[in-house]
Amino acid sequence: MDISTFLTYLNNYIDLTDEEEALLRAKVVRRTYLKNQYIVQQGDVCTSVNFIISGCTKTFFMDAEGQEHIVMFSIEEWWTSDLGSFTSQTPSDFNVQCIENTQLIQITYQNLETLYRQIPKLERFFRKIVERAFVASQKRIIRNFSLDAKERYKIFEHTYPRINQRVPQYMIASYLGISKEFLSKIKSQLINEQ
Amino acid sequence: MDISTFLTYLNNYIDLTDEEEALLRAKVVRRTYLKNQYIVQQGDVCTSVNFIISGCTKTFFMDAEGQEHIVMFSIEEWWTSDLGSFTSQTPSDFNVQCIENTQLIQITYQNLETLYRQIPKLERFFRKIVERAFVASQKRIIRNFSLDAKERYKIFEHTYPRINQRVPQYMIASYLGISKEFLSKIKSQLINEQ
DNA sequence: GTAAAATGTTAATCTAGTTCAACATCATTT
DNA sequence: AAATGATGTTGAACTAGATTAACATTTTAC
Repeated sequence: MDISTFLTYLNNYIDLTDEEEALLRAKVVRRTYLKNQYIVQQGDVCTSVNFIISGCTKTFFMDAEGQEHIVMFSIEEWWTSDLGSFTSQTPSDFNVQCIENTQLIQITYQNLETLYRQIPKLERFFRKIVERAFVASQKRIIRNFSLDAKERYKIFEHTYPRINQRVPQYMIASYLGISKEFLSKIKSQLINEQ
Repeated sequence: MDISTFLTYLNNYIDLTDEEEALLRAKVVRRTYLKNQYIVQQGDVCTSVNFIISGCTKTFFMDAEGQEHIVMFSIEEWWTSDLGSFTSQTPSDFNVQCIENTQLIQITYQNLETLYRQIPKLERFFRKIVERAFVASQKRIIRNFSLDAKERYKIFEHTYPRINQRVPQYMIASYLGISKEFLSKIKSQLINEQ
């Protein structure tokens, strides 16, 4: 449950020499947040990218009417951040809040820039990670336009069973872009259908 | 109107030596597509990333009912591709079709992999390009959830005036996720409001 | 310059999903 | 074990936007 977990994960994607591992160890920190704590708050500059060792977070946006809109959930072995805020070091549009006690590996903006210079293959690594995230985001847009709420829920349930089990239903409704009452109705329909 | 346009654009982001420019020239090709031609077809593997020198494309998905859903428009100085298909060299989910006669710079998968090795700072360049695209995609998800169709149209009009002028209204409706009839109604409301 | 095709408009009817309100269940704290 | 807060359910009334269909306008091709 320490930085080794993170290095093991990284070594699945890029081969790190011992020196490179040492450089990384020097520039990343492990941090624990409690349930409900914020990693990033809307309006603040997002200072780090965060790799989740254990726990679960939600990334959401609070609209003008005070309504919460969940953009993504993140669990073990995934990255979370407000990337727009982080990359341009400007105030963030999103909040990232822990839904469970959460252990992270954090890399600050300055440290990541240094690491990119010291270990250029990290550029390649993050290029691939962001490509994957972008592709998932595009597919989500399409699903939101071409499928009704029940289909979207069925896909969510099937694609992210681990999230579906851990996260309260009203948050899943927000992620799907529907009201909690309507998700409740969908779930009871799905039960009656079988 | 040739590869120089592309190299000038690239030099805004990363400094290329003469040798690097020569490597690039050797691995990219310029190609012209006519209006209505497809650069990528749903089901085919997307073989290249495409930088638009002139023209306009739409990226869309054809659903089970034969309905077209536009994910993005691309114009001069932007990239277009089915990134999911390209990066994993698997069949694409999307079509990319020219809305106007379009001149592109194309880089094939193999050539881009070679170029990444020859010019590692290209990794950095594409990391940044994809980061930007991902951030825009996330913001779009939020807008689709938190704003009604009229607000979304107003933002579109304001953010992409050059696209709004060039592209038929029924395609903009598809991009916004609404019917063409409803967009027509929205536009007449906006005219009456002033 | 005319026909055909593509694009845009208007209005009536319909529906997926919202909102509100009241209640039910579950979890946590004392 | 009672009380409080968080989560989930149900139903009635409502609305943003879809669908259909008929017509209007603009563009393209011959």
